[in-house]
Amino acid sequence: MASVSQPQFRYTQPPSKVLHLRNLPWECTEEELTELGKPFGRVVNTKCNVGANRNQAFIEFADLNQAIAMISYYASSSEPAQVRGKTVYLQYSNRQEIINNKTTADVAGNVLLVTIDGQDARLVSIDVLHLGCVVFALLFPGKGFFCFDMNVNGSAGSCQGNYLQLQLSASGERAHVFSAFGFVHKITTFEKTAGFQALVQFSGAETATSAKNALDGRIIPRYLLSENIAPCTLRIMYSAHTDLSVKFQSHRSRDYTNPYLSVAPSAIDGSGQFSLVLDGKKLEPESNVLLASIENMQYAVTLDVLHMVFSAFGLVQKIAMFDKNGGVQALIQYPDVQTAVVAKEALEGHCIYDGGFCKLHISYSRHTDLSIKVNNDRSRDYTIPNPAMVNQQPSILGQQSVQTMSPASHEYNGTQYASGLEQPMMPPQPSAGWASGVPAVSQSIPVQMTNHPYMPPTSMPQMTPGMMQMPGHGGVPPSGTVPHGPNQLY
DNA sequence: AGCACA
Repeated sequence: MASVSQPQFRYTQPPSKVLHLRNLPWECTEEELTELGKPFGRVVNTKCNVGANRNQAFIEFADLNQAIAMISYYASSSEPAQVRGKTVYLQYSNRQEIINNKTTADVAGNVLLVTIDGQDARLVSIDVLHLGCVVFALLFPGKGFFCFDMNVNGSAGSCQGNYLQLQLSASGERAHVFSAFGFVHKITTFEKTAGFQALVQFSGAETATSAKNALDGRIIPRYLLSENIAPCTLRIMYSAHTDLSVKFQSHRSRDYTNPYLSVAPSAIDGSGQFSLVLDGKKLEPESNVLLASIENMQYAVTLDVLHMVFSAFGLVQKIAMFDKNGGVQALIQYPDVQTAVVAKEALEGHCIYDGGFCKLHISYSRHTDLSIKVNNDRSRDYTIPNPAMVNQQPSILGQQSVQTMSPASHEYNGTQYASGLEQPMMPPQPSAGWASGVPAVSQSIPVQMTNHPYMPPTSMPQMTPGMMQMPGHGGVPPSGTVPHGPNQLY
């Protein structure tokens, strides 16, 4: 009796011209499904990203015999069916046709619906979401290409339902304005019965799509989160919204297009100062110059190390190091406030070296333009090309590199990014610390500080070929006097 | 790794 009732998992399904596929990579496209079925017949419809983990799919053939041919072939083949190198499992679907209900989630728009999974999802601040969206929108605008493994954590049964719904708006059509905060226009967060949610708005569908492709399935980098927050995974879909209504700047909602929007009473601190209190942190007056103090400096932090670390967020124009209160401090100048904000948010409280060494404390300086009298081991003006470096560069090479810099590619910098984008089977290495959703990866999220997540276009004219060879740009960490290179923050 | 459309 008991052995008879196993309706779902029979080995033999009744034949159907619709095939059910599982164990697919979540990046699988409908085109890949069509290619997979094409040798056996005419594929008339496909559906991918099916199921809670979006790793299932359907293929519908024109004729039942074609579906049978495919099942039969792989039943006896020594080579399993594969998509992107991953074995996929085939069976007849228990339905006779694919029903494609194109919902808003399938239609590209300027607004994304982002889900954050994780026990502490509701502790993710709006600033982190903003920063993450901004960084990735800028990193790979128009590049929707990543090969990351499907997020496999959080089954339906174990998920507590902490959802975050983000609305993102992208500004692909204003590609020349690559201000760090030009992409994300608005964010609203809210809680529903299911959990914490938010909406993030981009200015256009292109940038929203870039952000979606870049962020979907990723773990929020640890360096963006406060300590002791459990890993949070993003899932992103398109929203039907096109424009958010943000009434106040607050810890729940932001309108980045309107910095003069009144601040919600709940976000104003007692002194009446024009300072937001967000996520328990006071926002100081922002500046393009950061003041970094280094705590517990067990290892020498050199100018080059600082340059490398801070270059991860944009062009560093000038650095000045000095001693104060028995410790080392440094002023780091970026071309614009936005880049400094991103760098500060990402780096504050983190250590350059493992073991709590060289912990960074960052505040905004009142300086806006540092006066570097002399280039030495404690201060440098990177906007002045180093003559020696320039001489090492044949001028022809410099011209080539300028010519190959297409309009579409000048929003990021660094050869590691460029080459990575050209390789379809790029390993699941988070370029800026955004790990794939695979739990094993989340244990250690490398932050490739030698890279440049964001290179403001305003700085591009100052990028000379010689500067590309400057310390910190070449990606070679200082020699091993430390347990781990500074290209990984802790 | 086991059947979609919130």
